[in-house]
Amino acid sequence: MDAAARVLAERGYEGASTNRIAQAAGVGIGSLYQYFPNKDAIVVMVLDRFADRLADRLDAQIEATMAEPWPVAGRALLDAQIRLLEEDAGLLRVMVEQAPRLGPFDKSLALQRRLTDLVRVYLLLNHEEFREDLDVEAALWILAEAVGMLSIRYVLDRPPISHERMVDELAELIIGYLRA
Amino acid sequence: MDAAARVLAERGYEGASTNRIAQAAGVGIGSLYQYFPNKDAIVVMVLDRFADRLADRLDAQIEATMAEPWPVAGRALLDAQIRLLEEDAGLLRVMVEQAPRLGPFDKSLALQRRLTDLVRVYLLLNHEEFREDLDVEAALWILAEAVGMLSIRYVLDRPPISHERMVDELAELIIGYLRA
Amino acid sequence: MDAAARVLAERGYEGASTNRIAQAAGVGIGSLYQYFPNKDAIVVMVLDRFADRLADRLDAQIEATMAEPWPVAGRALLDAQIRLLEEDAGLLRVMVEQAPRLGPFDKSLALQRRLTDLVRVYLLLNHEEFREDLDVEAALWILAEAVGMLSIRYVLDRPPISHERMVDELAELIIGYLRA
Amino acid sequence: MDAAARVLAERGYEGASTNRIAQAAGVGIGSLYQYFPNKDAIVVMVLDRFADRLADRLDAQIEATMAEPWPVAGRALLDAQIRLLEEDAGLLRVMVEQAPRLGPFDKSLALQRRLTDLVRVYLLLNHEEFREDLDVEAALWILAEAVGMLSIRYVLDRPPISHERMVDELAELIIGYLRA
DNA sequence: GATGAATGAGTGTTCATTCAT
DNA sequence: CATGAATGAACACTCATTCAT
Repeated sequence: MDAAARVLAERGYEGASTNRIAQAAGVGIGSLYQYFPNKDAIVVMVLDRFADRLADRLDAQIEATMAEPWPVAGRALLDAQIRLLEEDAGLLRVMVEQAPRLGPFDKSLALQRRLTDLVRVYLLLNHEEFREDLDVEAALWILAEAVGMLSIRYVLDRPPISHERMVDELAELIIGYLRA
Repeated sequence: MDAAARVLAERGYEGASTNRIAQAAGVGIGSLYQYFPNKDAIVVMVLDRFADRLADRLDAQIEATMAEPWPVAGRALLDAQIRLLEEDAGLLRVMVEQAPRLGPFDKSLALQRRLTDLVRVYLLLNHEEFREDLDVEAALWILAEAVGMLSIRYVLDRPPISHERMVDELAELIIGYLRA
Repeated sequence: MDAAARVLAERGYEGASTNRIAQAAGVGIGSLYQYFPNKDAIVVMVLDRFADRLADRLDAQIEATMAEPWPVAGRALLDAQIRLLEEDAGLLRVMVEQAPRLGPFDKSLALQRRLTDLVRVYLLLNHEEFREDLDVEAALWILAEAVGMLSIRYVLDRPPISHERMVDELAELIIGYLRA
Repeated sequence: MDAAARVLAERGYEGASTNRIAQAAGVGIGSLYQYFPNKDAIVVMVLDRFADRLADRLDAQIEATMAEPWPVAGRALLDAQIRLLEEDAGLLRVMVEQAPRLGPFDKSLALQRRLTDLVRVYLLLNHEEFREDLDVEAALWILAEAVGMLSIRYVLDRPPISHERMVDELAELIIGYLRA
């Protein structure tokens, strides 16, 4: 699995031939097929594991900051999210760019859904602070996509923006969008 | 080129074999290689042309609405952008999901740069309306990415949000983000 | 062996992978190779055992009918032969259609030889009833092959001929061929 | 095609790998797939061609001997059939032993059907010469299988019987079976 | 003696690319 | 300039066989 993740991160879906993965893992090609029915199953499992790890660590972050006031907690979460994504940009790229062919990822969706639910609760609890005409579902979709994609593009494209600034801007984007 | 665009839109990068493109174009496979050094060059050119067409038509829209006050012009541009993307979702998907392997797209960047420049001018001309601490370059990157990716995801993923509402939300996102 | 016979009868030579046979037998694949040098040895042994069982049961039939007059005994033997073949058409098919690659079968030949000898004795004892010019060895080969192949094809191809009729026709074929 | 026939005759279905066929043909493996969709298509076409050639030449023989009286014509046909089979025993073996996996052969059936029809006509025209109780369809199946399989086994197994004797015995078998 | 994870040569097949015509 | 037959490296995958435990 580690070898597969490594090859996948370095060479992308197409470049990651089963033989190359086996070689990187230091095992025979046949051994791969003792544990996975086919190549896609390997890729899916690698990406699932990647998504799981992200989710687990983000969960930890959420729990650790739940007690804090919303602005602090939110900022901490954004900070953690970007930091986590930065840890394995190679896999992130594969996930974002070649995952579509493997069908939508339950795991990655689960992560997004968890965060979305969190924000939904926040919106409902504090609705007096926000625009009255807010279409909650639409706003949630917009925010999830915007924050998710921006974090990812930030990590993959490395624009000349510092990490702290990026967190601030994302926070600004969210708050500016929601408030009246 | 038209044939290549058609095949690419319908079958994606992998499904678009050079033979299939040649057949769709009604020419011999050999002729393809008289004009393109390899398959990727074909794909790049198709996507470049696609980006150019988008840019041209958005340019027209810009010129047509330059006279209008900013809020109206901006909304019209967002509306036009989404509408244009919707016209060829197939190519758009190829561009977004499989193009990255082909290196960053000069042309698609050019489009983004044009819009970015436009907004930069707007920001400088009206800086008194916005946050004082605004880091213009960071803000432009954020906005370009956010608006671009959101428009694209909206077209490709078809979330349950009406076209008009989407335009409104994007406008809200931009304005909320920029204003003090 | 039973497991191998079962798998072989159900899935043919190619479908009977060594792992499948081991699994059907409820033993490890390694154990197979403690007792057989390779896959073909397993197949040969299964088919040998199959041929042996056929021979044994046909022997019993021979003994049981030796006392009867020739026409009755012969017909009983033909009847028994077809009935025995019908009992395991799966293995029979493997034997006839994929065995040849495994070299001629000593065992299956032994069966044929036993029957041939029986008929040879019959011919010698009753030579006055038959064609004078009969080349005994040629006739025996012809009869053994014809009766054997016809019985097998009858079982495997199921032509629209009743069992009793089939026995009658075979008897007719033999008698018509031998008599003056 | 010739190369494929050669390899097939020499090494059987499994031994005839596509690469081996391509090499024997002196062409790249890719070229094979310009003309055949897959391996089985190659094998089927080789065997079809083989069956066609047999049929054509047997047809010629039929026409050439139609004028002769039945006994002479029949004997000539048997002689021709064995002689033709002898010309390519390798392919014949493949056809007989591995054809089943490729589905029944239309072509080989067509040949058998043609001969069967011929004999059916003969039986109807001369029914007074034969057993009264003859079940024509059963008899035809028996004769077709017996004569076909015996000819094939004769060619493949080379029993110690001369060619002329074999023809005589087959004729005897047929006549003895049919006559009253 | 039993095990089954490990093996890798081999399979059928694809497709971007070339080059003689 | 157009052609398309020819190419072969590369791919995903299988399975009979081995051998350390």
